[in-house]
This record gives sequence, structure tokens and C-alpha cells, in this order.
Amino acid sequence: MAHKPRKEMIAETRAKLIAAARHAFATQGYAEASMDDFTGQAGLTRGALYHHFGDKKGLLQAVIAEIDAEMSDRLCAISSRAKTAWQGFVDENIAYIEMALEPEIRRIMLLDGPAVLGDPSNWPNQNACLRSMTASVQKLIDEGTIRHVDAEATARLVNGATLSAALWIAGAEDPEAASRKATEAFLVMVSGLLKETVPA
Amino acid sequence: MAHKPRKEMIAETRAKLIAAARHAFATQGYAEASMDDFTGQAGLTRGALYHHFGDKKGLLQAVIAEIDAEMSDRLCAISSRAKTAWQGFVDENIAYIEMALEPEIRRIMLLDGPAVLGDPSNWPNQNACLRSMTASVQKLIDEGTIRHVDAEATARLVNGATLSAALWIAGAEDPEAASRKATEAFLVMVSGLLKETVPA
DNA sequence: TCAATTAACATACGTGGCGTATGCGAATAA
DNA sequence: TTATTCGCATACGCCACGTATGTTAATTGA
Repeated sequence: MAHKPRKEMIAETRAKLIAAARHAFATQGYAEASMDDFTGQAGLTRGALYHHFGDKKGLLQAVIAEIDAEMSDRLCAISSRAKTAWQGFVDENIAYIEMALEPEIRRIMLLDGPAVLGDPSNWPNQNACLRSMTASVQKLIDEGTIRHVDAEATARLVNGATLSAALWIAGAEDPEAASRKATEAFLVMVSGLLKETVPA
Repeated sequence: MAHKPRKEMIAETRAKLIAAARHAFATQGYAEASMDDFTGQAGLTRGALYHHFGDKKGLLQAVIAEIDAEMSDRLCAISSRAKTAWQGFVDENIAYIEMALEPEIRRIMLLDGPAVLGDPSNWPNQNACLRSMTASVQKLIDEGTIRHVDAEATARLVNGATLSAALWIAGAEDPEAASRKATEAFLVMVSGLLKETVPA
């Protein structure tokens, strides 16, 4: 049985650490996740972790970068399927709410991430989600669908609204009902961005 | 020099612990704040802390309850000064953004609080801010100023938007400009809630 | 009024988690 | 071949948290 090439082994180690940490962070939370525990479950030790990621925060950054990329992919796929840019914008935000309902994303991206690394807007090379959302808004401005507002500020506002809605729904006694209410209220609110009355 | 009555001594101990923790949490963050350190600075030990608050989380809850009450007071004062309910609603949200720019509130209420205690909407007897915001929205619905949306969902959405805006502004290279952009975009967005075109 | 109990803390102890320093084998470079 | 770097494991010390155990003063109750 031939051994794998060295480069592959290293990449595999990194991947195993990220996967183990991702699972531990999602289920127990960042603070409660013991590095000894989840490195052990990956068949490694903290030595490998410190070598590759520097410290616990560094590993969290790597986990966040991975999840962020996945979220961005999913959002892009959704908005690209829409017939109009506006519908794509709306779909993207509804999808964001649904993603934020997934425990892993809520825990890591919305709760622990900001607390440990600071606000997402200061994360250097990730938050592809925000960039994608900003691009969508800019597109709507350029094609004249919505009013001439600042794209980045609007993207942040809308994103914060959906995020907050998701947290609310997740904790609600009746998530189904909360989801419907939130979606409806969201559509009404963002209709203020439109130049003319909402077409749909 | 007569000693103070017993009840007062106890209340004083609690107040000293909360004040010391509040300062430590705000400046160093919840995770980095050592209980030995800030109880010592208050002239006490961890024994007093565990007796009164159970554990570190319990103390954080007390700190959050205090700050939440202060924020609620400030917001109520602002909205009550406004000429119309809509103007009060807008003022309240602008004020919320400004409050969220204060490092103490950002750190404790917006970053560490949710990470440690879970989302604010699940906090039992606090988040008076949210209740006050919900009441404002309900009032606007009742008087026919805004469309018939769910008050709580709308309050959450709007609050999340302002929160996100504040975090963005705080981390922006040019906070002044960011603040102006965010405020303008906010006004445009929430105008979607109005039944008729924005009066101001 | 005088035990007995409880409240309000302080002290002491054990444990676990983190970071760093060190070691070691394998791969690469010289 | 030797030297050096790389990839990881092992070993150590420290600090912080939680708990168990005092200790003193106030309160109860008979």
C-alpha cells in the first residue's frame, strides 16, 4: 500500500483539523470546545494545530473562511437563477435567512465569530457574502430599479435585518409563523428602496 | 463612625461587583476578563461573586440587565420628545445607532452578550430596548401611519439593520461618511413601511 | 437570653485548558 | 552524505475557573 505524496498529507491534516474544529465549534461553541478533544478526535494533537494555524483564533478564522465561501457559493447560485435583478436580490436575502437558521452557521458565523474576531466587516479576506450582497445592490442602482443610495451601507443594513430576523425565528416559540411574519415585513420594508411601487 | 445598615452593605457589594465587571468586560472583553482581577479591584474576592451571581455568566447577565435598562431609558426619552410618532421612531433608531457606537455597548451588548448568553431575543426579562421598539411600531400601525405588518418582526428587522450599521460605522475607515451613508440608506429603506410617501 | 441556624463573604484546593519550549523522524537541500 | 528545514508529537508551566470548606456576623426561635 503506497503512501500518499507529502503535499497531500499536509493538506489532509489541515482539512481534518478544520473539519473537526468546525464540528466542535458548531455543537459546543467556540469557548467550550477543547482543543485537546477535537484534535484527538481527528487523530492528531495540539502540536499540529499550532503549527498550521498559530492558535485557536487562527483555526476559527480558517473555519469561518470555509463556511463563508460555501455560503457565498450558495447565494450566488440562487441570485443567478432569478429572472430579474430585484427578484434575485429578494431571493438572496430570503435564502440568507434560511441559512442563518442552520445551527452551525448561527453559532459560528453569527455568534462566536463576531465575539472572538470582532465584527465581520473588519474580517480581511472573507465575508464574501457581504461583497456579493453589495454587488447585487449596486447592480440594482445601476439599472435604475432602486433609488440612488450607498450600496455598501444598504447591503449592511439589509444583511443586518435578515440576520436579526433569523436569530429571532430560531428562538421563537412558533418558527413557522415567525418566518412568515419576518418575510412579509422584510418585503414591505425593502420596498422602500424601489423607485416605483413594487411590481410583484 | 457608624457602620451602614446590613441591607445597604449587601447592595453595595453587588453594585461594586457589577461596576467592576462592567468595566472589565467593556475594556478587555468577557473571555479575557479575569474574575480574580476585577473582584480584587473592587476590594472583594471571587467568593462574593459566586455567592451573589452563581458564576461568570450570571454576572454578565446582571451587567447586561443594567445596561439594557439604561439604553431603554435613553431611547424612551428621545422618542417621547418627538413631535410625531414616525419622527420618534426614526429618532429612536438613529439614537440606537449612536449608542451602538459606544465601545462598552458594542462589546458587551452586541458581541459578547449574544455569544455567551445566546441571542438577545431569548433573554428573559431584559431587552427592554426591543420591547420599546416593538411598541413604537405597534403605535404607528394603530394610528395608520405605516402598513399593517407584524410589529415584533418589523422591530427585529429594523433593530438588526441599525445594529449592523453601527458595527459597520465603528469599523469604517471614515466613520463620519459611513454614518451619513448609513443614515440616509436607513431612511430610504424604512420609508417602505409608510402607507404614503415620506412626509419629511 | 442564649443556642442554633443561616447569610455573606474569604480561603484553599483540584482540575482543565491554553501557550510555549522542546524533541524527533522524515523529507529536502547542499 | 551531511545539514537543515518541515511536520507534528510530547512535555512543561501557568492561569483561570468552579467547588469545597472555613469564618464571622446577623437572625431566628424557644
